[in-house]
Amino acid sequence: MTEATWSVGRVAKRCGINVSTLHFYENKGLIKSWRNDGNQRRYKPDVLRRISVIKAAQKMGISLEEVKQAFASLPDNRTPTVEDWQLMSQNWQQLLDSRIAYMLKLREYLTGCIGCGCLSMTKCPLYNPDDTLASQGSGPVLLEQAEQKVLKRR
Amino acid sequence: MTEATWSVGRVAKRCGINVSTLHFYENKGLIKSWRNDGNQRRYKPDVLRRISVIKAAQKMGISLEEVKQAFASLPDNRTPTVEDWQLMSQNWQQLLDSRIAYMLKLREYLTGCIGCGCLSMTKCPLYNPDDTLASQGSGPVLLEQAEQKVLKRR
DNA sequence: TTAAAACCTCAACCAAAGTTGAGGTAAAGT
DNA sequence: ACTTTACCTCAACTTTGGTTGAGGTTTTAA
Repeated sequence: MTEATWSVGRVAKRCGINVSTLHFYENKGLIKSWRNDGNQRRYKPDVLRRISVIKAAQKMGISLEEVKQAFASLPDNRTPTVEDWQLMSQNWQQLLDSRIAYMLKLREYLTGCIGCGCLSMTKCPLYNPDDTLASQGSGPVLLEQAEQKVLKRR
Repeated sequence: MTEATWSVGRVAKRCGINVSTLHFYENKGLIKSWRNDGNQRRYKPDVLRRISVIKAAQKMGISLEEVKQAFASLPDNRTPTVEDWQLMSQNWQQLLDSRIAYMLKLREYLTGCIGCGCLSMTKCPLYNPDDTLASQGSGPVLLEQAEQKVLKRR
């Protein structure tokens, strides 16, 4: 059922992306192919997993550059095993956890602050019109600090 | 403490953004200013809240265009009240909830699929090398569908 | 065997969200 | 008064993640 080699068109269709995107990814060093006699790209089936991972990573807000770095930990000469992928994805699980935690924090702020009467509150992380904190670089910047704390690993 | 009018430089410093960003936002219609006698921008203090909201929105993955549309619901002729902001932020709370739910789903996939042995599973939404589902346009596309379901409001 | 579909390269283009720089004016500090 | 800092406009540039098109070759299907 699963064939040994794939053409660009088949991969593209299968993954729901454009052929041009495959060219683009190859150019960026995210996927690899070899050529047949007529100079057309051929892929090993594991390219499908790579693309799936790229797409999942993008949904987490991970850039292609970061994906590339993560891919660098995969073996070069052999098809990655389950363990290889597992190892690679562990960082991302943590990142995702942080992202989720951050979103929850943001939700709290959104519920409690944007629509609240806190225009006079000095502690509101979304809006603090009192200049006493601003001089220390606080004000709306607090949220940024929270993000940096949470996403430090990146 | 809170002054009645603000200059670009003060707003920028206070919000931790560049002056050029303020110009940019004004150009996009996200904030407004008037000019003094020397053609310099002056802001009402509520510009701070606007910028805070823009920044919070961006952290949720909301584009400036979408922020602009949301701002369109705010009153034009008077400074927005607490209720105005509350109303505006309600949609975003739902969006954020969806985003969080989606992230949790993604985490589940990440834990269960990327690093699993599911290369032969037909139900894996991240990677399904068996062509039976692919012919129906499923495979890695499933994740997209999940996203669309979850984010339909956008 | 011939037409259509798929593929190739390379360069140019797109959108979002800004940033940078040039050339000049206004305001503030000493 | 003068010098530094802040401000102005406008155009061009940057990055990310691709897409589009021109001009030409290869594969596939009838």
